[in-house]
Amino acid sequence: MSDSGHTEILIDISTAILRAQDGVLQFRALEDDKSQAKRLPFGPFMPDRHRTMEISLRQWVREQVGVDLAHVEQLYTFADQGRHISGTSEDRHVVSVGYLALARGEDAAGGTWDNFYHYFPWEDWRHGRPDLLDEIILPALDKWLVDNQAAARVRLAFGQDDAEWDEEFVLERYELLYEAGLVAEAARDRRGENDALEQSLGAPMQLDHRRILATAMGRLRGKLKYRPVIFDLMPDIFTLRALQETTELVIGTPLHKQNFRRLVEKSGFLEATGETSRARGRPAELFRFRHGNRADRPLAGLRVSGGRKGTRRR
Amino acid sequence: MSDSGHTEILIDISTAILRAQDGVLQFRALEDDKSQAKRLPFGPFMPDRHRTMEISLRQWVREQVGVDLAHVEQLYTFADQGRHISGTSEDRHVVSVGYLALARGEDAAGGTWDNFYHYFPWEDWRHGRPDLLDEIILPALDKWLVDNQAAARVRLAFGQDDAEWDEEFVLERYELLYEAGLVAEAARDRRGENDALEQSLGAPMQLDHRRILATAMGRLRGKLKYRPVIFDLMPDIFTLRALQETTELVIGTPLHKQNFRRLVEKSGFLEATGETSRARGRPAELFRFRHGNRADRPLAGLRVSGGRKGTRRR
DNA sequence: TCAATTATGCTCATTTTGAGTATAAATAAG
DNA sequence: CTTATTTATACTCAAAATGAGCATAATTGA
Repeated sequence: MSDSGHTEILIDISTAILRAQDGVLQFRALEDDKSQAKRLPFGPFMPDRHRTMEISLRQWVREQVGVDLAHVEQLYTFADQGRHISGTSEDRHVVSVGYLALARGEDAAGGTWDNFYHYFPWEDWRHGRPDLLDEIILPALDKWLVDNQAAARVRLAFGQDDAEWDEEFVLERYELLYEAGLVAEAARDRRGENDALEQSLGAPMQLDHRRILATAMGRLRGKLKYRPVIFDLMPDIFTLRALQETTELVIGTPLHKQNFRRLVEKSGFLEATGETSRARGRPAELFRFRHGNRADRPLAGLRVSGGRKGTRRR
Repeated sequence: MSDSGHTEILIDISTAILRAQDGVLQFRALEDDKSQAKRLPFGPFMPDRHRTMEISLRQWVREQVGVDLAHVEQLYTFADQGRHISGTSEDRHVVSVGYLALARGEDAAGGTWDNFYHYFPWEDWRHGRPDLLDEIILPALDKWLVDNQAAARVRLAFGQDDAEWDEEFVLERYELLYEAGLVAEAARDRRGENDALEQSLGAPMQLDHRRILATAMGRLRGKLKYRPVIFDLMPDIFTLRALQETTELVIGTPLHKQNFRRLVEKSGFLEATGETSRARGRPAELFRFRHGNRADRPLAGLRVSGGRKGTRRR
């Protein structure tokens, strides 16, 4: 059963490397001469050379990208025909394993880092609901709606009617926009029909890399709520304000400052350094992440939320 | 970069197929003549024949296992050398993609179904904390503890000191037992040293299949809390009691009946059929899952919990 | 008819959460 | 050197969610 019907396959590892830098959520992007669209960094998995994929990944990221990674997490193995593979190889099948990796802003110098929200503008609610949604996306989706099933998916993913916007549904939203032909990748994949896109939403990427990015963000936004991964985007020492800004950067919505403080202090993940930071107003206490090694409390994680009645204040 | 260093690889799909039947949480197990240890059902991924892995999976599960799957979810791609691959192939590298699949008790006839908790007895807290933990596991782990790091991992995974038992840490616990040489697979993998295991915890499986199973359960226990996957283990029509029992089966802890009812009713996932079931006591109302298709409320999911002060009553 | 059994309804104290108001400690401007 | 501005932190309060339990209803089996 096992050795019979096998087809030989190549494995690529594609990684969404995220960092928070100067109030911008960035990911590492590679330029490709052939195409103006960018792509995620990737490397081959060589089982002869590396014992595990994660080791393999960390090594070539260090070598080729020059970044030391904090949290690394496998996302998904994409093996779909057509959509993912196109353009990479002809006779052989390439399967790509997607990874999410977090880097601290500091140590990640040089190279091209792109703004995540430039590729997913509808995901940024930090300054209120994006106009893009009501002006372009929802009308276009409404015109597209093929059946009831699709209508329900749109309602859920985009939080219409009584459903709420769930910031974790990044992939679901991207998939819908793809299916509705509203992102450039869709037109590219089914060449011929519907060539000229009236309006392409967000910057396109090569292959299915924007999908991997969407998967990564959905996963990260979800994980934030129950594991302390946010600290892997922070420097060693930081203020609560900085922590909050990074969290908002990731989940894409504003948070209530006092409640965030309460939440995060109660969680027991923080350790005061005794120092304070000097900036504009009153100096803020500096904290450090209390590492799980000697953590004496459960890994409960941050639970963040949008607000009881859609307020938008700080 | 991409086409240079590649190594050719075979891909297997191994699947933990779970169902709840007669108050037992079961998974599909295959017997292998050579070894007395069982394994998970698996099939090759053939990119020429199937467009996606999930399609491939569903098809061979239907053909070979005779089960129609409800929820299917990719878990992890295991590519580690040594531990996972051993025994399957010599010259070629085999990567196995693990999947979690849920089947409804009804339609899954025939075949071998094994009790999950037979393989993970320490995970079953439905009738209180298992004695096994304090009598065997924790003392053995204590003796093993190699460093502080390991001590912290044990404390967290097994909920010692002020940490609480987190039912989601199934994989973490299994990994620790493996590293401490307390499961038969550990002795098998590093042949020679430590041959005779004083006491093997739970039934062993072939290759790394018990690890895949642990990954599957951890994922399922986690997912339960924010997505309505539990209904994929239920028949079309069921009582609240049945729903609660299945939930307890999965998370491995008892739940407060009245509060469970309140939670589940508030969630909006249920639709009363108007019928009632007749059994021993007062007849129970029969419900049906209100499918997401026309769902008008957000997918909030069931949030279950153990209890404020470790009570154990019903 | 009563005991046992299960389902369901309801209460109540506690905790968590959303949303503020109030106060403190700094810098920049006049 | 006093005041406005800015940011941090403390505290309050109402609403909602949660853990625990008591009370009652509707069955079957003795």
